[in-house]
Amino acid sequence: MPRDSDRTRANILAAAVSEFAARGYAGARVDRIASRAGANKRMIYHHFGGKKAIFQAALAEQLTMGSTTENLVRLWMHEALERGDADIVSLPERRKLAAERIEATCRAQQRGELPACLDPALLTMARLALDAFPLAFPQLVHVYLGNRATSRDFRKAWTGFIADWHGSAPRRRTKPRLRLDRDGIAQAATRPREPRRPDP
Amino acid sequence: MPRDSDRTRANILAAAVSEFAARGYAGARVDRIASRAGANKRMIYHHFGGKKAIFQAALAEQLTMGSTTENLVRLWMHEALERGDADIVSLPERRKLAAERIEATCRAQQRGELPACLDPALLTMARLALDAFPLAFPQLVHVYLGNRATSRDFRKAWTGFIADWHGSAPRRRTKPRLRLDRDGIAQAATRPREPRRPDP
DNA sequence: CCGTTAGGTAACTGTTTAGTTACTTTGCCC
DNA sequence: GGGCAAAGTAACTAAACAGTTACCTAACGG
Repeated sequence: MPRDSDRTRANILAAAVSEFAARGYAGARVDRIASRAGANKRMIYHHFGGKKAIFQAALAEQLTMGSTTENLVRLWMHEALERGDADIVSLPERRKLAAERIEATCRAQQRGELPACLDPALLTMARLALDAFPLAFPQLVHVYLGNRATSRDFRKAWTGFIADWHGSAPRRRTKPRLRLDRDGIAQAATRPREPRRPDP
Repeated sequence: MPRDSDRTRANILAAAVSEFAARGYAGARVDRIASRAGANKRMIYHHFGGKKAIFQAALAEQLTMGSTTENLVRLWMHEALERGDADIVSLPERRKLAAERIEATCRAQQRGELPACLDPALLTMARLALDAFPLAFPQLVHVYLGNRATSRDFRKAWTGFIADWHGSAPRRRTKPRLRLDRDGIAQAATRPREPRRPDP
């Protein structure tokens, strides 16, 4: 068993991600992270400095990921519950990712696949809300759908529903206006008008 | 200060609701619930039996509430994170509430206010997802919208967006089919056909 | 007015947990 | 190969916490 600082660090981080995703900050145990990582607790303090710091590192590592997985949604939930909307971890990277998705929505609107009359940023967020909802609140799916909530059937019905909802909207081929400001934040038409700036 | 068992109990329950909503099960402190309630810790064990039991009671008290408040959404999140979709608290009451809402959606579809071609149960859940999203994930609203996320402006834009989205869908006046099964669960058309049963 | 019951209090206990200390082992450069 | 810094270990500490014990006091029925 050769010593490898980087690997130990990576093991600890991975263990922290699953521990925090599973139990949240307050529920997570530093000892458990250590044993999951096959490392000693002392190493966590050596590499990261403390429970708070490793929580932050675990968030930063996962929150910029692309796909909406259950682990990611759970971390979002813990983030929201424990940190609210202040002091957001990895904000620049996440904004960039969001801007890319909004642009993708925009292109889909231009292709007529999504209703062009809607604000692309809000529309992207709405799709995210619909995607994340069953992962975030499985118990509500059970409450609303009963035995229809069996994962396979439901997943199919839900994606079908989302597609139908989009599909049922009119498809004007108007080119939606989308501007990105300095921070890469989409500035779209629902906002109160501002003096026009030339698009970049 | 006259003694009043019911009032003390109610105080404890209210304090527990806000403590658990604020910090979750693992983060909540029994001592803090007691002092928030102006009561002694011993009384919590007297009236409820333990931390788990009072968490359950707090969930049961709030989860059947009508409106989608921030406190309620936070409790949903803690519920999902800590209990998943197994062993759902107050299931019958919550099913009843859900069924009422689905029926309301159904009536709105009949009035042509919502697209009739969509499964009413899924549509109701989708509206819930959109309503709850900004309360559940305020940090994502910030990531996606930047300074457009200031609460007042956003709230207006978001409700407007939801209305537009619905409004943009076609309004066939087809009567949607809705059946409730024994458990009060909506059985609607997206489900694979079953041999027809007479409606109750 | 007295005794019993239920509401209420404070101090305590055993355990869990974040964080530390003192120590050993490994790799590596000279 | 020896010395040194970094990697790793185990045992410890101080604080926090859920749950308990032993005790007190207001109300109420007789």
